[in-house]
Amino acid sequence: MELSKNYIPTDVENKWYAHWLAAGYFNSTPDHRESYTVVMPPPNVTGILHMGHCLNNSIQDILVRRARMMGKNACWIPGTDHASIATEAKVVAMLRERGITKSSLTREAFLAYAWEWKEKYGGIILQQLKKLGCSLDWKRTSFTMDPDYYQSVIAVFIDLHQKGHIYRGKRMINWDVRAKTALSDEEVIYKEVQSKLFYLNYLIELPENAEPTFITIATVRPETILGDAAICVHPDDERYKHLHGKFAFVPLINRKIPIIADDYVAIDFGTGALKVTPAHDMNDYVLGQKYQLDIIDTMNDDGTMSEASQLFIGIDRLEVRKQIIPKLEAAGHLLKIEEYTNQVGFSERTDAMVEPRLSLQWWVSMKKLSEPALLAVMEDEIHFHPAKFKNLYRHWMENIKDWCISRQLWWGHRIPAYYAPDGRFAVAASIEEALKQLSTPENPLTIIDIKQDEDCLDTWFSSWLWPFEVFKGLSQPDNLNLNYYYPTKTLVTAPEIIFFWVARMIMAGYEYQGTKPFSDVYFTGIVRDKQGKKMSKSLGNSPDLLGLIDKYGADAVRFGIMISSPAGNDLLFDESSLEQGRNFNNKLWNALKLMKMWEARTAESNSNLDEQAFAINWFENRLATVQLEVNFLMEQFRLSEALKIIYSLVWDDFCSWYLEWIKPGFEQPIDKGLYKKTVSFFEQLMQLLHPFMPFITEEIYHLMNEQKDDLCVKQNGPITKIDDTITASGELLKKVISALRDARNKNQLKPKESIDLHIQTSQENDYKAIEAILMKQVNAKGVHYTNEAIANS
RNA sequence: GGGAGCAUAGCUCAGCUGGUUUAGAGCAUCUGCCUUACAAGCAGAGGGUCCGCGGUUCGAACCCGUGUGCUCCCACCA
Repeated sequence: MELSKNYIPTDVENKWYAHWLAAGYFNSTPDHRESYTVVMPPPNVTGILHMGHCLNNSIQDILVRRARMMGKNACWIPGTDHASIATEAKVVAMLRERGITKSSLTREAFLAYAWEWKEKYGGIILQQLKKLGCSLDWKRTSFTMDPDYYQSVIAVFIDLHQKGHIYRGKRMINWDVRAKTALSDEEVIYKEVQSKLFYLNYLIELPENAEPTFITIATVRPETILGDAAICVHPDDERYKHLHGKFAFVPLINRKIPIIADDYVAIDFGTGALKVTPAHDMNDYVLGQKYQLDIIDTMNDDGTMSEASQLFIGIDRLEVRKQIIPKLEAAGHLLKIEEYTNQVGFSERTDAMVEPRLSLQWWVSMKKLSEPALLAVMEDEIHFHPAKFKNLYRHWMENIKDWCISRQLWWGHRIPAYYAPDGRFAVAASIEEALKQLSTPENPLTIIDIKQDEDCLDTWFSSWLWPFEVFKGLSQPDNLNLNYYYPTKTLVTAPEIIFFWVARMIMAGYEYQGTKPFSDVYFTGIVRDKQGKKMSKSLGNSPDLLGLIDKYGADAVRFGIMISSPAGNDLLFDESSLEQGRNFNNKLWNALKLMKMWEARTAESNSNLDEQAFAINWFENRLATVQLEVNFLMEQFRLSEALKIIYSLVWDDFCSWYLEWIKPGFEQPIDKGLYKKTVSFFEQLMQLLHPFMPFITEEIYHLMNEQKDDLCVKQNGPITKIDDTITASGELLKKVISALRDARNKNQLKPKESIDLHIQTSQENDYKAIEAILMKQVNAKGVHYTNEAIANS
């Protein structure tokens, strides 16, 4: 059989992935073995494969394949997340292109479009993962809105409500006026913007006939004055002491508001006087609660001014900000305008300027739930890798805030709350049940009278159940799969979602299964480009991953991304590392070609048996040493380092040194025993490398020898005991051999003459290896070495 | 404003408990080679104030203090 000059990955990869699927290697069923379960962080159904997924899933595949080769029952679960906000935004955009507005549709009609969209585009990313070689158990593919999953989410809501952890409350939230939805704090991005600070005069209420006097406040949001409920000054501020308890008038609408004193106000900022707008500012709301101020909500859910604002009704608040200034100026209220740089929140999803807004939302009280989850990590029941994230986690968990779980969206799990016409509500699994709770003999109701809450649940309120719900942990409690595969072993995810997701999964695990959801969490870095910028679609610096796989091969992509990916550190992606991966593929390919040449001419015996025994012994030890090191590194999730030493073992020790050493003279036969031994080394190398580069290793493994089993599921044999007399690394031997070659090239080396070689080594045992080289290369009679590490022949 | 982390070759990083390290690797660079597995290769070379300063120690890239620079997380001042 003729082997191509260079390794060509595409066909090989397609062939083997199809073969593995057909053989069912990735499917798992509970048995007597130890399980190794990994649940894939479900990508958004809308997603396509990018570098982050590639890194993340390569790591998981490496862990899973390795576990499988160690004889464990490996189970890796794929799936997707319905991603309510992101998906709904895409569907709305798709409808807009067709000239349909969401508001013109009924909820049912909109959801029909959304499902249609999901069936068509959702899950593209799962197909792309196959290209990467991911050994996922496809039969177990889950979706956070599968019927059973959906019911479990609803059941959790009802359960937490019954336990008193879920409550309904008017709270200040971040409001996205474009998506008309509440955002969690984490979904708000603060940006520095150039704003204007307006100084406005408020008339103070004085006895009749007195000279009018004013108090000046500073604001960047002049439109909110229409919702002012008070003016606040610092109690110790001498300038305003005479005004405590007095009243002032809101400009333009002349509403009378009190002047209050509270030490929240900074004396040295602006004028030292603060206008208090409880409905539209987080801190003002707190002040409002404290002093029982009126709450005047001047904004509609789309960002336009409401009836309560009295003026500018129906106009967008940003437009009002412009329009109100001339009016204030005309009325003599504008003192001055200053340029001002401040931080303003924007919606992560729609980039709309976020408005703090008072709203009736559903909340989860987190204090109780977080306690076992904090302990689990602090007491190393769950291990974080790298451990530095423990501190971050503790800090957040100790200061945890309640979780706003309602979203004003249709795509998602609809909140199971039902309202009676009089405003009473019931939380129930069905409208019939709600009716039972709400209907009383004094107040009989029918189904038509009650209405379900229009809102959906936060996406994370479903994905926090992921590790057990993929095994139907709640919908079919105590089932065989759950009991066998749960708790899962390792979660691989990005540190960005440690609070969104990781912390909450831990809470849900303890709350609903009584155990941790996983034993180890491996945090990957963030993928950045060469300049260190985070890769993202919006920046346009994310390379086309499928294109890269086509160009270099999946193995090379996996190699490239893993070799530059130290645990917990960000990864600076550079295409040159993919080239390195491709070159490595080719090196392996050429080693195979060499073996194939030898295979054609093996012979029974050879005179240099001692030397061969030494070479074999030496490489056996190198191999075993590296195998042990790899075990050690993998246990600590130092995958990048493990790959590096395997790379070096293959290239430097096996190819550059061992193969050169045993290489027979030109067109000479190779000893049969030596050849067999070498094949076995090569196979072991393929096995060691397989989790990292599954395709080429499988291909070589089969081309080298007729194999009954596939490498993909071949179990690692026990590591042979290391003979501690020979440990010299290929690097050292290379130095020796190159010194010899150098001497020979310069014709310095002649029989019976001596040469000085200055080789330094820390291992006395290395001298034995050096001695052997010298015996072979120069037929030295013996080697003399001293403590000063000078070898003489 | 509160917290965490980082700083070692041009780049990305190892260097674990202070001592065999005259500080290493990969990539990049330069030089010479198309030598019968491999130019996607081989052989070699150059490249460092281990961020600055001070301290502990027989001995510091490593421990302590301090300064500087960078990154991230949290909060966010009208």
